[in-house]
Amino acid sequence: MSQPPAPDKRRAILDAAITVFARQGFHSARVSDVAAEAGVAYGLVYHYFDSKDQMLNELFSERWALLVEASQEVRSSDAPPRDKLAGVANFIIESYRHEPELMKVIIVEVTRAANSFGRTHLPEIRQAYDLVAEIVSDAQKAGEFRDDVDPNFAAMVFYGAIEQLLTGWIFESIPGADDDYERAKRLVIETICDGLEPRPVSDAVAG
Amino acid sequence: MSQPPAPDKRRAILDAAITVFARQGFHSARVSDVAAEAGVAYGLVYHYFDSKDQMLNELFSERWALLVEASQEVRSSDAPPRDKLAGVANFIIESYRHEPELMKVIIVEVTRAANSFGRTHLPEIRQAYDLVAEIVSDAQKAGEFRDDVDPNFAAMVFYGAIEQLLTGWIFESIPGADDDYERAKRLVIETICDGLEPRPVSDAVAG
DNA sequence: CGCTAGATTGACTGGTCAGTCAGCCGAACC
DNA sequence: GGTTCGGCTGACTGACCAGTCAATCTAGCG
Repeated sequence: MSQPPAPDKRRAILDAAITVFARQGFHSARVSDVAAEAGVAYGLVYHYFDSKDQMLNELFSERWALLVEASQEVRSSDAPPRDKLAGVANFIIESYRHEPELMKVIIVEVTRAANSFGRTHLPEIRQAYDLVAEIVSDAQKAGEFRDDVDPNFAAMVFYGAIEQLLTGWIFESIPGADDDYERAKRLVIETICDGLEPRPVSDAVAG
Repeated sequence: MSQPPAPDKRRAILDAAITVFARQGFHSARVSDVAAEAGVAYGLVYHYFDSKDQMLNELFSERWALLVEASQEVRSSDAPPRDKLAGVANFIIESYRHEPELMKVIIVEVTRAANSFGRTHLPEIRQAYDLVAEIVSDAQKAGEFRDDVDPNFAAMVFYGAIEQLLTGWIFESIPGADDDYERAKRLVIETICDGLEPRPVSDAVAG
């Protein structure tokens, strides 16, 4: 079944962890479940990892780094700000489409779990938020976005919207057919960007 | 300090639970912590509540019902849709300003905890989302919002944005001075509504 | 006072896992 | 064939904590 060279059980355990954490949630997933899913003895998990937590940490950091990297690239491109934000939204949503289990774990167990793992990874998470804030800030300086909006607040709104959409798909609260993803991308970009673009329109609306 | 009538230890325990859950998070809060915070014997908690979970359930349901009620009132008012959404956003954000600990618990432990308590309370949570979706849908039928956007998606974006803002305040990632709250309200309404309003503007932007 | 019922107490139990560890297996090398 | 060493095994331990329960206290009542 497997060749002599390197069965790479470590990777198998990590993959099993994705499946199990996605299925049962990190908290109610036992280490023995992960071992069973990987077809490996209980103790081997501790040969490769220091703790149950470390597995999740590694899954998260590995993937989140890609997001940060992609965001950095997007930011330093010379596309218009709307397209930059679209690029970030696109990356996140496509990540989910290609690896829904991993993204489920990351969103549900880390990003949205502000009390447990979210705390631990706050600096990394913040890094991604900050990049969006910087994209907004850049656009403001160039006069392409209105400048009476705090970029950090805009970033929160942006990420909050996307995360909620992902959560909706993860728990099947909203339909997730192919064109739903595309429509969702457009919706986020249009709503957020239209609100951020300079407004020649009236200013006195609210009471 | 207290009169003979009814010391209402039950309420004291519930209030203590808010404090403790907000401080330590539900998971790492021990029932003994709640009892100690309430100045009450361990066993008494189980005289008034069936389980640790029940306390959180009760805290959530009690408060969430108010949100649903307020949303219903807003929806059936005859204000313009933008003001309706502003009403809902206002209610949530003011709830946080007045009872930050309780709202922290509700957001962090229930609303964002899609795997644990979020699951249990999904119907209630959904009820609130649906009301926003209906506000959007009503506006679409009246021609006040563009109708090529799924109201459920719009509701997710709306709630996601607000929830993220609250989370930012809860964990002090974004500033929470008095005028920050007001600015945040405006930002959410402006971004979301501008994106939802009928657009005489061009349609061909994306690639 | 004697009795009942509800409030209150806190020591104790039972179940659950994360993490440990003593040792086995097989490949490579002498 | 012996020795070494990393990968690998899984039974076991120790800590933790939700929930139980038998006992005590207090108030009202006849």
